[in-house]
Amino acid sequence: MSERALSAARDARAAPSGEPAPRQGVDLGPLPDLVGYTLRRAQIAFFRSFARGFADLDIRPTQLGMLTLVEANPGIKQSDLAAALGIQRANIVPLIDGLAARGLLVRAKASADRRSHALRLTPAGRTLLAELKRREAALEGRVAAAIGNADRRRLVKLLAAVEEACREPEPDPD
Amino acid sequence: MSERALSAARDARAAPSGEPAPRQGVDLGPLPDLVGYTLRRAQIAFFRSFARGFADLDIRPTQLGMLTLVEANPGIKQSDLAAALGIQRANIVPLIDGLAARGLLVRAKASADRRSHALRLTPAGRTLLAELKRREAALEGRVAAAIGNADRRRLVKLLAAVEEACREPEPDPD
DNA sequence: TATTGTTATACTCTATAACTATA
DNA sequence: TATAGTTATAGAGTATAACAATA
Repeated sequence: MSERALSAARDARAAPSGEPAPRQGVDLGPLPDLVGYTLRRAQIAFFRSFARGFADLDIRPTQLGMLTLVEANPGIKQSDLAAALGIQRANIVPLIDGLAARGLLVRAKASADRRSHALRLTPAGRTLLAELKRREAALEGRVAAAIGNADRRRLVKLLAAVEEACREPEPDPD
Repeated sequence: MSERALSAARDARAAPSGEPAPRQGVDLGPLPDLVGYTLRRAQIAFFRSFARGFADLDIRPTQLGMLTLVEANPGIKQSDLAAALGIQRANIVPLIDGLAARGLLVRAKASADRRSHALRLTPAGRTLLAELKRREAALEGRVAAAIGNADRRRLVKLLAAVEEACREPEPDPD
């Protein structure tokens, strides 16, 4: 990471990216040194950046995740897709409805288990996903330009380790 | 960061921390290598960890941020508090109502500008905040135990740089 | 005119319970 | 009996518009 990027980030503590106008002179106290605070701030900023970059396509991060997983796992069940993304299976129904209504994926019926739906991308879904991946790569590139690609990869690994460390302890069934 | 923590994080890719039961055999494709994905996963896991650790006190991350900033900036205006935390000034009203109803802070009226409210912690607010800080330190310690404190600090700096890199470009007023 | 706090409203995300059809 | 999909609903969080009091 460049010293410039670090110092810019440091100086910007009191100037949040939120819609309310930035303020000066507010002492953030211990917050800027906490993972809990910086994690939230970075996520909000990144997702706003995502929203700006994908506004014309009307695609949200979760929808990109859904399309990516259906491509990587053709025929995946709704409940497995939901579990892999950390979404309740009840909440993924309208999300799939929306993508299906736009002709991006289909609920196929060819399955041994007639309770489940096999999800597959349509050609339109594959075409859109290719463009989505280009734009996502541009976002990642923006991060890489700020901190360097080596630190970008390091950041990804640290974040995965944080997720693992924060995982809820299993109920431990006897 | 220890190799053990890294490899645990890697192996856990298909076992998300979300409430839906973890699944095996789902290919996450390129997602685990993206800042956008790991950032979201880490944030969700961290905040669930926060919720577990603070459930008995009925305190959420935003409320901890509010109390921390009021302590660091006694007499701060509602709108400045909102801006510093990236909250709309309309949305912070019921949040302050809640903390005031619990006797943790007060809307003082001693101000030159009679439109604004000067926020201050009550003794009860200061007492609770001390306990909140102890618990937050424990959460940070959990992260530090997983990746080492040097990498924890490095992570904080990387996240601040990511926030800065993703900041919305100013409208550039001529 | 502009700002502060406020109300109202709407939209998204998330969580839970319960139903149906299948297994 | 258990599971997959679905519906309904409730709770947060977030965004915008508009208003009264004050500057």
